[in-house]
Amino acid sequence: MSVKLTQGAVEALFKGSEVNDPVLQLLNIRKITGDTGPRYRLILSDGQHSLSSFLLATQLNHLPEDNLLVPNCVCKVKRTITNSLSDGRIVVIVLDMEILQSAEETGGKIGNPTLYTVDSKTSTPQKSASSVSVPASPPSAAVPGPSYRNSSAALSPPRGSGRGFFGKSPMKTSPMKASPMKASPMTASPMKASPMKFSPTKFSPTKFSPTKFSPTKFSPMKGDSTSPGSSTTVIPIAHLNPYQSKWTIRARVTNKSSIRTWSNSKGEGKLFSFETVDESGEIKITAFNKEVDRFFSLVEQGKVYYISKATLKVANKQYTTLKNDYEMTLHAHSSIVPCDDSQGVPTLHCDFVPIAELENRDSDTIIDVIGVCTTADDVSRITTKTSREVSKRALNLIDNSGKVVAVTLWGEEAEKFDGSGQPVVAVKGARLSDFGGRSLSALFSSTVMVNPDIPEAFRLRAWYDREGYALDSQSLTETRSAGSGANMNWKTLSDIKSEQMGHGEKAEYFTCLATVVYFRKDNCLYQACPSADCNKKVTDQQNGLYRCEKCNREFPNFKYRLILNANLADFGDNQWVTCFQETAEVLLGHSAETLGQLRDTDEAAFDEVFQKANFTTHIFKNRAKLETYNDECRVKVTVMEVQPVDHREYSRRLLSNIRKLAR
DNA sequence: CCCCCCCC
Repeated sequence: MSVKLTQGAVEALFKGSEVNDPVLQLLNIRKITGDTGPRYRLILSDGQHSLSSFLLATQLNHLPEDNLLVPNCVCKVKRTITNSLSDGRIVVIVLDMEILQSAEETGGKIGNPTLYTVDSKTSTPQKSASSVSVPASPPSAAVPGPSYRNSSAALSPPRGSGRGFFGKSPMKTSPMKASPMKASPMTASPMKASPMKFSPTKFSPTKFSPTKFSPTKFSPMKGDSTSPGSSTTVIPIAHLNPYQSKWTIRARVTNKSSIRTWSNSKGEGKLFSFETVDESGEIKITAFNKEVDRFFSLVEQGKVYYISKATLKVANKQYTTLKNDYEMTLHAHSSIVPCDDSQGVPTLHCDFVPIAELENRDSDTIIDVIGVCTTADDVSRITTKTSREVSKRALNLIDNSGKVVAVTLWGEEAEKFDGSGQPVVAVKGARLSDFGGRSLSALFSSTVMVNPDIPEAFRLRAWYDREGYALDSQSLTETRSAGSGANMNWKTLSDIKSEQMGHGEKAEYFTCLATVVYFRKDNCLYQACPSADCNKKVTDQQNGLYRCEKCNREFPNFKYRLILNANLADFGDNQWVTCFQETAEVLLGHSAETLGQLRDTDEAAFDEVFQKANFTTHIFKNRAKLETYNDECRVKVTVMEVQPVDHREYSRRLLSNIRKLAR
């Protein structure tokens, strides 16, 4: 097998021109011992010319050290930077390469390359095709860019929409009138600014098109330039490397941290960091101490800046999810200048994973998610294992995959989150966890957006308001608290018969949405033993004393207790149920004591209590158990809990029940 | 020069 070398590539690289993934042969490699560790100098050949001015970037040192990069092997050189040293010599640094064919496979030198030579005085490399000359110190923020404020007012849709039924008493009107409300119009701004992280995965730096990275027209200088005549180069973030110092990037701030302080054995100080993105990639930038004072208020989430004269260092992948081998540290001479023209600087790219798909993803992977926030916990404070206090808030997100997932927000993000009106929430860079099955957690590097101005959000909003709200959704996150999907065991009343519920050994618990259509008000109250733990019926001795057989005692008083039989109906069937004290009090809206007094003193008022409670709709949590009574077996249904139903829950159940009936 | 990503 033979490979074809890219003829002419050596000259082109030497001149700093763009060459798309040239294939070159390594003729020789030499280790140089420098003060910052070993470096490798390469002689590469394109079959026509060879050149000894190639220097391997240190992050590729493993290639020769693992004996992969050895003379005669053939490589694809994927990324280079051509530098001229102060003495005029040219160095081509190889930033990324791939070995296509081993030395053995190649079997020797390909072609008859001659050493490429050029008079060094005339061989200044051209600017690379994607580079454009711009002034070194662009003007300061004379014209502010678009404002991206974290305005909390902008986050929430108008009050009063969407949640009208929450926390209110049970519905009294005909449920059919309860139409789903249109919640949260997409008027709100994102929590962080709308322009957001750009994932450079789809971008190959080598295919970077110069036209896309258009020359930047600067607005007139405002005289603050330290060296008006000097020029530097706006380069794509993907081309940044530690071997070149004169550059400017034009990038959007996507994720600005707050100011943090540290104190350890090496000292103490403060810092903040932010992430930036351009069309080619992304990079993290950190400011320490004095630079915090200089840049913290200047750097705003979502805005575009020219950034130059910062230090590049190899990123510690342990601490970053950004797709860049390097990160940037600002120093005393660094420059950050707002750029009014943000054209072409990407605003947002998220690879949203459908919620249902999260089941198939590995834990601890970082994903982007978007969904309608159906419910949000109140914010709470927790103490971490390291005794730090932190705020947290969990949200439930649903998307049109019909699945729900819990997402936890932390700190300030948790505190300022406003879930009113069931907003669309997007989280870029959330970490998938296996807690409760599958759940998500926001990280420091995550971007949380409320009602982001993106098509996905509009689609979800429309989907949810049209049909999603009524979906019989399932959560990937199992929480053991009551009220969450799994232990509800939703049934219709006809299921009680058709599924022979309660016929088994154990009692069966289920939840239904139903309307009271009849109360058996006669004998719903009885006089019970006044002892705290005894509810036994007492006998009126007709002498002012009441006898409890269980306690074997006579009392001068009694307490009223309720055993209320009610007939519940949904559209498919009806069912007699028994409500003891607490559930009957909830249904009737009065205490047993009040009802007892009322019955004894004002029968009309007593009747009215039942009239008012009749035809009310609730969520009933019940227990079904087969009981034998007078040789007759029948299922006895006892109401364990009565809960109010909001319109949304009502619609959801109704739709779910209708679908079930249709099957 | 940081690097905390937490809790059930």
